[in-house]
Amino acid sequence: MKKHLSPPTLTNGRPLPNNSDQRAKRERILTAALKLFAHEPYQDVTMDRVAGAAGVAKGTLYLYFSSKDALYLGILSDNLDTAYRTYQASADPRLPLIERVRRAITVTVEFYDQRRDFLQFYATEEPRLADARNRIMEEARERGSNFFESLIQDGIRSGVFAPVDPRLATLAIQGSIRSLLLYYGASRPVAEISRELGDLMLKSLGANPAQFFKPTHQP
Amino acid sequence: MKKHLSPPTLTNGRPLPNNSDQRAKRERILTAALKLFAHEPYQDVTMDRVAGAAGVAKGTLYLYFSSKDALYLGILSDNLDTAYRTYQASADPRLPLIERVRRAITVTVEFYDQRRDFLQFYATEEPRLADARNRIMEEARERGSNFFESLIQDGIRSGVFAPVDPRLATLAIQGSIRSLLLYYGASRPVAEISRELGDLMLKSLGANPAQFFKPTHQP
Amino acid sequence: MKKHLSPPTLTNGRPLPNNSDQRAKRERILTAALKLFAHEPYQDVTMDRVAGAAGVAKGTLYLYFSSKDALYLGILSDNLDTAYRTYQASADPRLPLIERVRRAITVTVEFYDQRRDFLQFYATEEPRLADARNRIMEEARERGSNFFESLIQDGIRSGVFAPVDPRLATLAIQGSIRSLLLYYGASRPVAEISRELGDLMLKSLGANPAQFFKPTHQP
Amino acid sequence: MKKHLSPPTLTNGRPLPNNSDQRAKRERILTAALKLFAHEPYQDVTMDRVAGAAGVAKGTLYLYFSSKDALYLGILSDNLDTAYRTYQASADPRLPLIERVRRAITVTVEFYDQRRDFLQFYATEEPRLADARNRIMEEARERGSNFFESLIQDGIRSGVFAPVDPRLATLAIQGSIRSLLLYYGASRPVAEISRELGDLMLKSLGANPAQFFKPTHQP
DNA sequence: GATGAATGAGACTTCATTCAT
DNA sequence: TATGAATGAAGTCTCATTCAT
Repeated sequence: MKKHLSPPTLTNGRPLPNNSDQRAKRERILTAALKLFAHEPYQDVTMDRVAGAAGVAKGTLYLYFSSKDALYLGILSDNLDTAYRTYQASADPRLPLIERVRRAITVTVEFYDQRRDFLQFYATEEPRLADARNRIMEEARERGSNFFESLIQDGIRSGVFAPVDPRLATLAIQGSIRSLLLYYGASRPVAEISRELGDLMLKSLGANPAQFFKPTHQP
Repeated sequence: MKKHLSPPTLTNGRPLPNNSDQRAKRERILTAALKLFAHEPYQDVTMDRVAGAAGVAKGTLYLYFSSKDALYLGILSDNLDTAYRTYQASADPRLPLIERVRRAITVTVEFYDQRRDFLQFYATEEPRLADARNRIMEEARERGSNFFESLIQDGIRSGVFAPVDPRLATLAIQGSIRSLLLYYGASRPVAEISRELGDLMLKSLGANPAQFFKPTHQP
Repeated sequence: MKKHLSPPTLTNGRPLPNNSDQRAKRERILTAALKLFAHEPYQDVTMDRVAGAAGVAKGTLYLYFSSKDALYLGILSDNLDTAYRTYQASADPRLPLIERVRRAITVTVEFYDQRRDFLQFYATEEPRLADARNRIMEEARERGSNFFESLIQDGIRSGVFAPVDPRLATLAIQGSIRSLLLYYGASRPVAEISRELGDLMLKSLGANPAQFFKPTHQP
Repeated sequence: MKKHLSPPTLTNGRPLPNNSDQRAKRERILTAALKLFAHEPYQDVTMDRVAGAAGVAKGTLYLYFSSKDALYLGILSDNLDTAYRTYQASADPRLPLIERVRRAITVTVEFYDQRRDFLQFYATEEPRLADARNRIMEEARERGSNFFESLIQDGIRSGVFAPVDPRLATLAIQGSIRSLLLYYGASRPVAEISRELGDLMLKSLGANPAQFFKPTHQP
């Protein structure tokens, strides 16, 4: 989507400095593959079908990814990198802690809500993975967890939150987000769900209701 | 035709001829298969290896399960049935609601903690499944959710809990449990984690701390 | 069919002198198997289904036939023996040659018309056969051919038939019978077809029409 | 997308790039498979052996035929098409009817005599076939039968043949041809057999001997 | 003798990967 | 660089046959 904005050089007819051309093709493959992997078991997604969906020949896939596994892995790490950059961009140390936790929740929910395919993809392949995949996932999880965990630790230290186990609270928040995204359905707007989940989680952290009920609803 | 007349002696002399034998063998196969499926992708678990692990010939697998998928499904439904029966057995309507919620959390955590293989198995294959699997999973999820949801609804009605979205709260609880079981690690005993998660969730539900902080956390 | 008439001892409950009991069971298996083999490719007829259709256990089949092939062969030789005995019984050296040829045709047509299952069975497995089957078939074919051939030779010698190649004429007659039985359909009664085929063939043998047109229609 | 723009050079430089290559390979597979199927039961002909005999890898077979059955079917329809085209080419409406019937017999005999493998193949799998095969065979049979049948009908109408049942006569001719080809053996040259069979059949049709006895048998 | 659960060889078919063009 | 025909390893499943009961 945004991809088309960064490499505008793509659309002119010349044999582009192929660096950009290639990047675009790589993206096309990844996107097509993600769409397939998101909704079908790994073994049902054949390289033939990926090639077809991406509009390239089968052999071409191997110019960009050394194997089916590498392609799968490429989807994973690409998207997790994006996720991480999104987190980073959203973090604002100048905001009050409560607000920063709430925002972290919102950003996470929004990120995956806007990437439903990747959400499905990610949600399924969590544990049971080959080594390489596992490393990527663990790392990403740690990065994400650390993000929340340090916020909570800071909150506890500064007395904004009750003295809970920060790791436990983090996992509870992340697990809640996952469940809601996957199973809540469309009966309420995602923004609303996200906000109410924030309320719930902040309450569980013992944050003073007065401190956060108001700011939530008014600018 | 005559068969039914001549061999009634067949079902007599033996302790419980094949019925019991067969049930035991079915279990053996399911257990062996679960152990494999829990830690490897579906496609890496071959029927040969399942047979080997179960100590039967490959053909025998097909006497008990019509296909690899059916075997996979058998694991799923068997264990989910057990899960449901466990829930049912643990429910005690005479207890106060707060206690019942806490107990539901504890029972869930314990159930899966004692069945780590099935936890892995279950945690991985959630979305992205063929129709039959999906139906089983959805159903199980609904049963579990309804269990929590009605407790929370009762709590809200009776004023024990704050007026939260019960479905949202339920998914938060279930998602939290899942995350903790899968990622918390062994740094703290499961019982402890389970109790602290109960505290957190009850707090998020707005339950009066006095009612539950003492029995749990008393310094 | 007639089988139930010869071993009437079968129907009393006692553990019969098993010779008769066994023969009956063997027949039951052969009949059931023929019905299956007649309408499906060899590989689609499983021993399980034969057992089911015959009303015996799979293991029992192996008490009567040493293998699937042996069962198949049993059908073949059993029926071909019957065919041969039928020929023999029908032959009457006192009749005029023309009548004997005509009768041989009629008997052949009737025999297979009354055994449509075996007709299908026999019609399909002719060439492409394993050694054992081939031997049986060749032998039967020779026996049948010789029967016709010697009639024709006699006819030629006695001047009733034109000097044709007897082997060629025989094969033509047999091939014609086969074709008619398999493909003519039910638009005309078999007896009629059989008679008209006789006319045709006798004509081709150069038999004087006057000699045979009359006897056909009147006793 | 771009594919269709960039590689037009692909279809240029080569002599007839894969289209011709592929047709040849398809033929090679069909020929090799026919040779096997002609002399062995379906289940004894493995795809492995077909591949070996055709000099291609097993997977390649499936690029040309979607299944073993489809391969089998391919042999059938390919050859039957050729047979039909051969008939068509041989028909000459300007010849006298007697000559046309004789020629039809000769052409049929020659066609199969020159394709002994296909003769065996075809002769065996007549009835007892799956739906698709059956349809092909029925159709071919009808086409062939119609060919003979209309000749005979014309002959009857014009008084050249006696008033026989044309369908019956046709089946007799076809069945005779089949029998002779399969069982006559090599004791006489095929052309001779074919001619004598023509005499026989024409006589059976009541054709005036004077019209055909001379050119054929004249001492 | 009769049974039918168990066996395991072997078949068909798929599909990731390669490589000549 | 891109293609897609060819490859062949490997998997699921079937089924004739055996044998303990």
